Amino acid sequence: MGRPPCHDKDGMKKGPWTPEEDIILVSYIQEHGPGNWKAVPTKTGLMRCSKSCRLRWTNYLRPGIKRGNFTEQEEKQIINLQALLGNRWAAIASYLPERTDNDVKNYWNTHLKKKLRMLEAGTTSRPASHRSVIKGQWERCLQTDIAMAKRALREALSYNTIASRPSSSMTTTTYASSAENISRLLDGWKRSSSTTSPVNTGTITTTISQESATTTTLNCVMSLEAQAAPLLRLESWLLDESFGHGDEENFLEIMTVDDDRDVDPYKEDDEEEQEDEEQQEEMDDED
DNA sequence: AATACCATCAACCGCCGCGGC
DNA sequence: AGCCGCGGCGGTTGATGGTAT
Repeated sequence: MGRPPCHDKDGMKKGPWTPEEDIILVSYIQEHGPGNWKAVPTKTGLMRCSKSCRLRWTNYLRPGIKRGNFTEQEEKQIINLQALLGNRWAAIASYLPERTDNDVKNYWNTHLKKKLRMLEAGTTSRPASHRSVIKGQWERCLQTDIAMAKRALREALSYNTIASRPSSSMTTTTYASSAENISRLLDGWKRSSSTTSPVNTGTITTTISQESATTTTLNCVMSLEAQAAPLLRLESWLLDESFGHGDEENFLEIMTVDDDRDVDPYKEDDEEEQEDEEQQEEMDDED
């Protein structure tokens, strides 16, 4: 037997969240910021486990979440990214800032999987090159790292921009009656505080440490980008609407064109393969 | 109108990685 | 080095609403 589930603890409630619970959670996060989820149930009195609180916040209450139908552009992005990254929903969702990983995963499972299956049934499926799949793994990991570093940088930079603005007044006395409106209510709070800073303190210490983090992140991004020019081309290609699902050859072309640096660990294999092919051709000619 | 079936999505569960001790 | 707890992730479940019969 493994560790018992967190909801097995005495009195822990499970199931759908009520608007009242949402308000309690949002109020707490307004005051303390997201994070330290372990403390949330005890500090708020919510009969929910820390995991449940975090999930509710990240998937539903967090400001900036877009709900409702996915656009065609988003759909294509998900399909392309899923083809490249596999079921790494968090990584895929990082390309769709307004969508949560849970949303992307649900949308994939309920809509896209079915859609693709129908499409595949309707067309003669081209067998994917095994080599290109393996080859893609290294690029996937590196690209995900770059995306995450970029996001971190953007967040750090936006924090600095936000911090320099005069803070707007927070509305803490009025709450929406429905859970759906709560995240909208938080917009004002979001603008006046940081996503990375626990509270809207605005202290010099906080600002300095944020700037330091920004510099570190920037260095990290520059270093990664220097190694991964092909992946940046990949990013623009991914976002290109003209791209069709399963274009492994296009992917490989983009990864190799105009790139003199040997950053591809699989390059040697390719060269060996090419040599083998040339030798084979020579032998054929001799025959 | 009643029932069965299907689709959707919020929430749960278990596992894993990481950091602190 | 090993253990423990926390946070994050992906797979899965189950409640609910919609549609077909």
